[in-house]
Amino acid sequence: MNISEVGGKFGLSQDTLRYYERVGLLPRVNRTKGGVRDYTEEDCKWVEFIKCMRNVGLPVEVLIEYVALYQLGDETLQTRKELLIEQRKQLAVRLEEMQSTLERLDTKIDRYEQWTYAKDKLQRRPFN
Amino acid sequence: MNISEVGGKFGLSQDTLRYYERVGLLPRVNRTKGGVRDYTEEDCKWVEFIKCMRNVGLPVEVLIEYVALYQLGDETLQTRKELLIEQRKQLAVRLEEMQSTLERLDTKIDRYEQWTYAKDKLQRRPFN
DNA sequence: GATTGACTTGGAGTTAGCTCCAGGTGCCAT
DNA sequence: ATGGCACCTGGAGCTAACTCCAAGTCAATC
Repeated sequence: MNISEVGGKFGLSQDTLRYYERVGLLPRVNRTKGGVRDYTEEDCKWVEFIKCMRNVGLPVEVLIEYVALYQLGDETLQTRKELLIEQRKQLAVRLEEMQSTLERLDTKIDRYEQWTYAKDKLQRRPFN
Repeated sequence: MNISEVGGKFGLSQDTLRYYERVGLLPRVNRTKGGVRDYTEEDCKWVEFIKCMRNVGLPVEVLIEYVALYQLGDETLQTRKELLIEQRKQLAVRLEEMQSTLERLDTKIDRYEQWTYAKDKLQRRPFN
């Protein structure tokens, strides 16, 4: 698979894929004799994984470290696990924040619903 | 309340508060005769609201628009409501992404748990 | 064998969102 | 009234994460 196919498949630009590889966010992809990237199945799995993690905000820096550890082999299993646990923890925190903010927005929207509904009745306009 | 008190209360730097006000992310705060910001209760509510929304990733640009609409008065109730609904929608999407990614991480961590557990038994190391 | 188009690289540029700084002012305590 | 401190403003600088660009190469087609 070449870079445009992979980009198309995962919704990433070629520039982004090259950038990811350059900074070590993806393990180095093999080239054809001509120097063109030739993504294997495993490369694609990495791309998908990285995309997924970036999507929910894991920092590039952290993912670079994860990839680097991976490339060091089994010695780093424990460290990688801890890294993932830490990121999972932070993700859970953000998730909860988002959940409660979502509810807050719902409440707020509800109030808007009422105000716009009773708009012509000269309702007092509370905060926001 | 002055800027350092508000900053302390909500965990925002003075620079950030000034920046927020400068770009219109907060309604203009009144000054004392000396020119020093004097936050009212309502100002504080705005600060808290904005902080909360920024925390879950609503773009500054969008919040600026919301504040601007608010300042235009009741004419914009409908528009503001729609803005909130749109942001709520996007938040819900991200929330779901995060939820499934969290589960994915849990699965992955589980597998790490097993590998590190059975590490000395020369287990094969699968992808990641 | 010349042209075309997709790829390559290294490096510069961009965007969002702050964060820092210099130079200035007001207020309070000495 | 003078020193020190917290505040002010406008503007420059910074970080993360891309995104764009120029100049070059290769492979396939005319």
